[in-house]
Amino acid sequence: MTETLDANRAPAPTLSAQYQPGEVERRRYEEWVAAGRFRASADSDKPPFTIVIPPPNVTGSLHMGHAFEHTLMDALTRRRRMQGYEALWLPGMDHAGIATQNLVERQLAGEGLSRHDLGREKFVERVWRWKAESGGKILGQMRRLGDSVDWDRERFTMDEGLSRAVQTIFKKLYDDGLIYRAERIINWCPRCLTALSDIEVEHTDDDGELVSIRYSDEVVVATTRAETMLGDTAVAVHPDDERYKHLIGTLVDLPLTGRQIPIVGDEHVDPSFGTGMVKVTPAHDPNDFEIGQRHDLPSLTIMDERGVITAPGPFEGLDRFEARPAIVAALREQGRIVAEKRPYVHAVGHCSRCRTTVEPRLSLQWFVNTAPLARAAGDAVRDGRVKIEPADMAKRYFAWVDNMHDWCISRQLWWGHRIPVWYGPDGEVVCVGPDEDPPSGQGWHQDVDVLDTWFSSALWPFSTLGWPESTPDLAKFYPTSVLVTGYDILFFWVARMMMFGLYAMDGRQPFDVIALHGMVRDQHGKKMSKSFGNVVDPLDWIERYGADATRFTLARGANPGQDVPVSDEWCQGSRNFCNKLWNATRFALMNGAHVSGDLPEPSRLSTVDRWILSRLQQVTAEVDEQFEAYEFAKVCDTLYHFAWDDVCDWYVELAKPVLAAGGERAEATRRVLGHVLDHLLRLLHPVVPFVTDELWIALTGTEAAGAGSEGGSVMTATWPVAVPALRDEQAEREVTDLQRVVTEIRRFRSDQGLRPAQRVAARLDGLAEAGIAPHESLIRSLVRLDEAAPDFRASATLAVSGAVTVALDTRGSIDVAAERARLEKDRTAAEKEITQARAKLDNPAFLGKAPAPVVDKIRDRLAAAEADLERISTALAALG
RNA sequence: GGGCGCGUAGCUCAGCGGGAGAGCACUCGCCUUACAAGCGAGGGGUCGCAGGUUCGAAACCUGCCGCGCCCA
Repeated sequence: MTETLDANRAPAPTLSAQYQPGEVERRRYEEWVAAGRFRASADSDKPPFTIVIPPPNVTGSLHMGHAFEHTLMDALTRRRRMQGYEALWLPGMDHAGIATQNLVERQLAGEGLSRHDLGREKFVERVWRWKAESGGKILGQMRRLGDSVDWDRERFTMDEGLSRAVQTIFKKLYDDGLIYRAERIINWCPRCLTALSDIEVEHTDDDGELVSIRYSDEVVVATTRAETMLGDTAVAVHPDDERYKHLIGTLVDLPLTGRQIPIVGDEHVDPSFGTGMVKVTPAHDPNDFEIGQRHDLPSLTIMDERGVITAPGPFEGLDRFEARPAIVAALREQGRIVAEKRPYVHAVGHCSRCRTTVEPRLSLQWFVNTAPLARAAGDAVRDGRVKIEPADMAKRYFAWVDNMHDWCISRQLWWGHRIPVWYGPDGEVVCVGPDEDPPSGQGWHQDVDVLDTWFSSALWPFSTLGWPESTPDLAKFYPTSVLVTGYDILFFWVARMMMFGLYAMDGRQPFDVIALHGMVRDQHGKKMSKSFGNVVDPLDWIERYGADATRFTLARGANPGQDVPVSDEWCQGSRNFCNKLWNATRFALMNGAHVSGDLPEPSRLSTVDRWILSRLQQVTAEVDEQFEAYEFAKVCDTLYHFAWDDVCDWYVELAKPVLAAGGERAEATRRVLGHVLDHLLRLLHPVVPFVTDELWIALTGTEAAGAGSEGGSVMTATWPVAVPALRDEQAEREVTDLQRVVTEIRRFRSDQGLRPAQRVAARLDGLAEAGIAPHESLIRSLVRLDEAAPDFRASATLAVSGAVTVALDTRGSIDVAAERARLEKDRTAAEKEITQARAKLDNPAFLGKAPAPVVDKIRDRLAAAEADLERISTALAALG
């Protein structure tokens, strides 16, 4: 039975029959943190590897998208750490200006207060208090997932250092003329009462109405926003439009207002849309604003910041959505409505924070002139300094940076970085840097607005490392190695980090690689949404199946740039895989597998041992390549099949008789099994860190070394490197042949309905010719075949492959019909193969133009199929 | 309207010029001393449609149909 263990090795711990992740995960994570295993040091001589976390929102909690993204980042970081890099994964959060302010304002509303009751200072204090008490829930949830982030370096965009970074770059941009203040049409949220940038507006196709209004006998305009006609200051037609050319320069009475407005000619007008005449409302539409600029038209604001009509008259005081039908009704009364289309589906912009329909609004705001910055951001990718993975996503990136509009950065909020600009009594404007004193005295005041949250997020890759100070961290860890984020964020955040990173860091890019992933979806590829009820909570999965199973499920779906569907069933499958690893290790420990000392010389190993070692090298090399290419799904697939098929289904099964027999061969196998599991657990650790650590420690017996020391965790084990010398094609061929024989016999047994436990006498012929004669006893033990006794009488003969045939004595209980069906199926397959191969080989064009190796392969295939057909026919004939 | 992407087994997806694959689901047989969260065997696809290029197309090109995303 069990061989004696080495005297200096601790007795193998016993593992339960099923893996229970909950307790293990909590314990391991605490140990990792206590041992400081996530810490990175700027003093290290090791090469740096850096990832900054895409900062989650301080108000947020962990959703499946985070879990997915974090799994990928953690896998990259853990692997590099094992490879000997000084690996830093830096955590933190952003202050989410609008979301956080909304949240605290809602709290206040519950107390019957508004932020104005408190005043700015008290309100901001209150937000900080909220953050201290209930902000950042996600940080605790990241621990459950196993994120190996350096907690000592946690950053927040409103921290003192990061705020200093914000002020520094604002001043620099201002002094370089890249920040300016101007009156423009911006996206305005009448509920949040702030400006929004283009990317904070989400367009949806909504049901609206298209109303055609007769301004005069000759002038009819169509609009989806009738209420804005109160602010019309012109009607525009295309200057080449023969129908209306003669009207250009004339005036028309604007209904309901008593005003007269001019008709102008503008290239922007599409003559084929509607009547080819458009109303022009410069203060309430971005296109109209531009027309207004070109024709020097006045801009008439007819709504306040809440969307209430301010134009004097009967509609004053009405909300914009009440004003619309009221104005249409009034026009109809005058017989001016000539056509109406309802519903009229058109794109409507909504505030990404509160869904309120945004109102284009003319207002004085701060902007970043993005043209020069965006050009540099595009060039960094164009000239290869920054690589986008997968590469074809670069198209989307260029489409964005090459057509970027100026960025509205001021927000009418209190929570955020206040714009460092002071206005003087005589119209002075002074931008104040971080170490400068703001101007004081009568009449001076600071701009009341704050900056867009993305403004500070754009500095994240270097502000978190200490910029603008020149810190050791910055020297060691910038540029960061890889940015992992969703393709949906390419425009939002990535392009902005590129612009600011290149600008602030003297042209040095914020990251070398941008690795883009897709969106997590439900099992039918649908977007997860609360209203749809298909949201899966990662914490629920962690609770039920474990963090490793959750991570494996997500990583296994991570094809570069593709969306990831997930479902409960797939997570169960991952849980099962973890349990499989658990039980394989359990088996190994129960049978004395160990990892001490060197592997025996290949000459002292069995073919099967050399085979699994050879496969291990191949898998190691593949996994390495796949990791380098951010092919997480392939990494998982490769390791899943190696672990389950090669190691568990074949190697362990083949090892059982060897271990049972004992002796030198058994000891070699225990050593090989230990080695293979050791390396398999290392390779899997980046994706499933908990179970691999638990098992690796049990397998290697290094727990005694204690937390905090070298070793003691697979986290600090070295990353396996493929050893070409251990590749063994001969062993791989032999085991493949052996597997084919075993599978063929199992197929026969299954088709014949033979019980697994039932032993059958058999004669195996041709093993020597196939070069697998030494494995006869292994084959017999796997498929329960006894030696042929003197009274052996073959009742069936299997043609396996090549020279190998198996004669079985099923004691006359052969199911002839089943056997004939099986053989006929094989015959059909062989015939099809022969037909296909002959068709090619009979084609002179194929022989003439196809490369020689391809032709040879087809010839071999034909020969093999013909031999198979021969034996199958013989067997069929023997059946009678 | 402009741009990008996707249609391969029941579901979700790999494969992207030389034998149609995986996971799950399904069928049959098994509590075989690591694991029933398991083991063994099996069924299942004119690779969206139509042309073209090629000795050879699921893959490359063109058109069409259907779906999705981004931008206007």
